Amino acid sequence: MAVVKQRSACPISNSLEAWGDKWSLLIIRDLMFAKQLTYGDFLKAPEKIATNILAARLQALEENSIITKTVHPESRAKFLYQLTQKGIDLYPLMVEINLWAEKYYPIPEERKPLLALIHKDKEAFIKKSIEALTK
Amino acid sequence: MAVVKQRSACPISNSLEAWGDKWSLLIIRDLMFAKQLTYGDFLKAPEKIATNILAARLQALEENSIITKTVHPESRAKFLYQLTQKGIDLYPLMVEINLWAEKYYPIPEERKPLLALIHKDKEAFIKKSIEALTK
DNA sequence: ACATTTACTTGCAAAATGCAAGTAAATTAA
DNA sequence: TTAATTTACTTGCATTTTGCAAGTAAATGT
Repeated sequence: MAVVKQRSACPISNSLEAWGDKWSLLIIRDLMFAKQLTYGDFLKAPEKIATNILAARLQALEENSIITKTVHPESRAKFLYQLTQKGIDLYPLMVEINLWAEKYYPIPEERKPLLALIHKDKEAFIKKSIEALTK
Repeated sequence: MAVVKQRSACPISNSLEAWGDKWSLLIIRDLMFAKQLTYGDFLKAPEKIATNILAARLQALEENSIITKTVHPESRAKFLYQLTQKGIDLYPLMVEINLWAEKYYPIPEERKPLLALIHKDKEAFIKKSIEALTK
């Protein structure tokens, strides 16, 4: 039995151990936008994650039940990464990050329509986005 | 002029550069509970941050305008660390982390009353908590 | 059969974190 | 008034994580 060390019993601390590194939330972000991605898709993100780091983070996220890895239906050479319910449930958190960032950092034009929707009705936006990921 | 490199223009990415390391959110958590803390207070947290790391993170958070450092009114040997408005604005984010963690990890007994308040009326809870930090 | 795509792994350098001990200014105790 | 203590760090070094570049292996395309 592998024993997972935790720094403390604090929910914040435990959460950080699941996704609180330099890359995990960016991987989760990409999956929230795209619903499903291949290894190569993640490498296309503008932050340019290194291939070994990506492999390590994907594995850790899978071990933490935040994403799943399945063979691509159209090719056995590819794998599909998707969010689990646990991963999808990070959506409200991601929305709050966006709202915070909007207040303190410049927002790229192409993200502004999304933020407008959030401001219009946050709960509805989250609900609809989660439904889109679930279906 | 110091140029701050950013990995991308993404709001999530920029946010992570401000507080997306192994310790910053725990420091912010402590300040949300306590409103103001000294260097020594942070060292008492159960996660046992190393002194050099604490100094480095406090400095980075100050540089990112998330916390302030002022001399303690009662002793020039101490400094008070407090959240700025930018730091306080992370409160909704912190609440969402708690709600997510509540769903997937065991929650210590002493945190459960707080979560009950959040469930009762999230917006009211956040508003009141922020007011308490601001006054 | 051979080249290409895809998902990695490997080796090594650089950066961040962790540990233990040390320092310096301010405060308190003798 | 001097010495011990408190407080906030810094320093040196080991360990871990991240980053870069190149390499590998299975599946697919030509």
